[in-house]
Amino acid sequence: MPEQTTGPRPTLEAVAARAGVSRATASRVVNGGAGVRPPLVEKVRRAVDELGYVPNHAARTLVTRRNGAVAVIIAEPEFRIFSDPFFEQQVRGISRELTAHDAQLVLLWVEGPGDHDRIARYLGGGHVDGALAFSLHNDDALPAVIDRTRIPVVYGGRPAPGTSPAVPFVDCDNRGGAREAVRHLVDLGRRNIAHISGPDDQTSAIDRLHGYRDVLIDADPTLLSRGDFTEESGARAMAELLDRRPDVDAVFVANDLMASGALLTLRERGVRVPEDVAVVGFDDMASVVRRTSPSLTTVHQDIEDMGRLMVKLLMRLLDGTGPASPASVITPTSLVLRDSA
Amino acid sequence: MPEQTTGPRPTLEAVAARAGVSRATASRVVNGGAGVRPPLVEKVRRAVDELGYVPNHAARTLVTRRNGAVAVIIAEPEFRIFSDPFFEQQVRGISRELTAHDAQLVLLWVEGPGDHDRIARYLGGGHVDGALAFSLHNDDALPAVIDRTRIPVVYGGRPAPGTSPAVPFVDCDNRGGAREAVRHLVDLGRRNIAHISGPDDQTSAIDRLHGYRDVLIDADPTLLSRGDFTEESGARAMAELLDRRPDVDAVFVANDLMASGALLTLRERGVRVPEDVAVVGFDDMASVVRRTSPSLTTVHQDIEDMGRLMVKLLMRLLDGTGPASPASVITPTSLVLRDSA
DNA sequence: CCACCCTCTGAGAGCGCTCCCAGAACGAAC
DNA sequence: GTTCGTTCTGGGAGCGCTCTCAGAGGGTGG
Repeated sequence: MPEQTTGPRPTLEAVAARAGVSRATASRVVNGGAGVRPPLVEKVRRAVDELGYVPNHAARTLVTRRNGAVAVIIAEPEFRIFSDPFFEQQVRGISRELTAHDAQLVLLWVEGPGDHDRIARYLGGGHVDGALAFSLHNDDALPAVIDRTRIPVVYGGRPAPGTSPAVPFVDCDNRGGAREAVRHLVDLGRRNIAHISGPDDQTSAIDRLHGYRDVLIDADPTLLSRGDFTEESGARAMAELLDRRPDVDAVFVANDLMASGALLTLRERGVRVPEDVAVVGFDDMASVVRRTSPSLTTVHQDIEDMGRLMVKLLMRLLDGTGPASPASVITPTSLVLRDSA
Repeated sequence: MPEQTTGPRPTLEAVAARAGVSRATASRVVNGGAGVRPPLVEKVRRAVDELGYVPNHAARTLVTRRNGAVAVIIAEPEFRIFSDPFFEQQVRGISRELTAHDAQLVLLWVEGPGDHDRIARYLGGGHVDGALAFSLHNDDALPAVIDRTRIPVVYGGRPAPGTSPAVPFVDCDNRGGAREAVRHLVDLGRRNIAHISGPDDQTSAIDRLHGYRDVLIDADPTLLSRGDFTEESGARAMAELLDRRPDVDAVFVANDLMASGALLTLRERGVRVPEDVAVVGFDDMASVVRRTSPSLTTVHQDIEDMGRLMVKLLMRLLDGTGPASPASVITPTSLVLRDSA
């Protein structure tokens, strides 16, 4: 039972005194107890309990130069990035893995270029051991700002080509997943397979488009329509597609939200899914997939796991363990067959 | 232009040497420069720039016992709390205000009672100067855990009655807002005003119910129906109400999401809004309010501002400035008239 | 019984900073 | 010119911890 003295917090010195050992031995015990004989370990442990000792983090950081904290940089270029379920899952994965590593999550919310200076100062100030960031728009200046601080960083999502040559990142196999989706439509015997792509300044959208093209090497350009990853844009893109190519019999949509919009348009127009037009999405986002009708066949990716992998990669970077070169991770995707294709 | 030496980061000592002053003077300049003659200030400033000096946070914390970080405790008792737009707004307000105070946001994600120990250790470990938490369910053990760490804390939302007597909190005037909403319905000449309440283990729901009762002191119990703040529960509660009291001519719903559900039910049953039944919600959540038809009359609360106020209150607590006693803040609400009432 | 070796322990030196306090410097007043 | 007062400056201690390194202690083999 910790002594509830209201005084200053006990120091290692106090613990050592109480246990009848030196500060060094007490320190060893507190940090795992390797190389200390069991009876002494026991004595120190008891002293720690009795005193309610908690190590002083600042003092430890001062000498070890490690502060057990990782920054998660959340940029909010336009709207609600935070309330995005995608983001939530990824941050949850990060949080869990960080906890497993006994590290803290420092949230850096970037609202615009005006914050870049502050962020750079913070990252460069040695407050955190490393950073986790997300690749957003290709034209974002943030990656360069982060890069300049020379702090270890891992990205979620493949960064834009312009970014520093080889920053480590974790991304799902967007291209491969897209290929699988399109191949499935081909196997279904569909002939006029369209694609509704995402914004062309996001690598995930680009990669998915590439995957589509990999399979349909000379797909007619009229089978391509672009959205911006929102439900409304998916509905609009589908309408355009239908107007342009009434013979379309399948669509691979770059994300579930747009696929949901496309499904709405198809229903409005009395087009049967999957009989007339088969639809495949991407993401396998529970909240979307559940409520579409028919239920959406889509490409699944384990977002939470990607968050965890980001942390693991960063930790390996920090430990100096593992490959010095920034080995990125591409996680596999899998096609989940439901009713829409 | 900072010297891009790859070596160890420059210390205050180095700055002092370069500026030809003592470490103490350099420190004074770095911390505002009060009581140092202008020419010396200038010299030190230049040295700082030339060396690219950044203060070592750990060393500073070690002596000042202040670490410029605040924990935001996010408990996720059941589902997606994070992707809740309510939460996002509040966290945004917190983040902005924290930035204004040069403080960092450390995110503590609590997934269940199993994390309580870890959280207590972290909060008690002096990693952060204070904490921000949210009052959730009345039966949550977390507040007690936080309280025991004796760390300054401010809650978002009025804590459950069982919580430590007088913890400071920021909440909107749930009761007053509810009163205003109900009075509006009364003024409209409605006679059978029902209420769809939220879960009875959340103080916001309780307070709103109280507000309803304040105005309708002897409302018939058949005019009360309970939901759980979800859209579906609102739809269900409205259906029950309609079955039980076909003569109902107005409903005050405890939040917008449930009001949206209620609106759906009313439309399904061919009940005209507001002609037959007037509906008032609570929260004025942009994402919900926009898409209902008719547009929803509701009680507005400034959520982001509440987040900022939480930080301001905490900072005052930490400064020792302001009232020693935990003065909570109740922010005003306002009725926003739209088409549903 | 002594020499030797291996394991454990403790003394002490910092990590980079703030802040107290003594004293330098300078000006004003007599 | 001397003294006093005020304003600035610098020396130094110490925040709580880790880590190196020398040496204590105990076991084993000759």
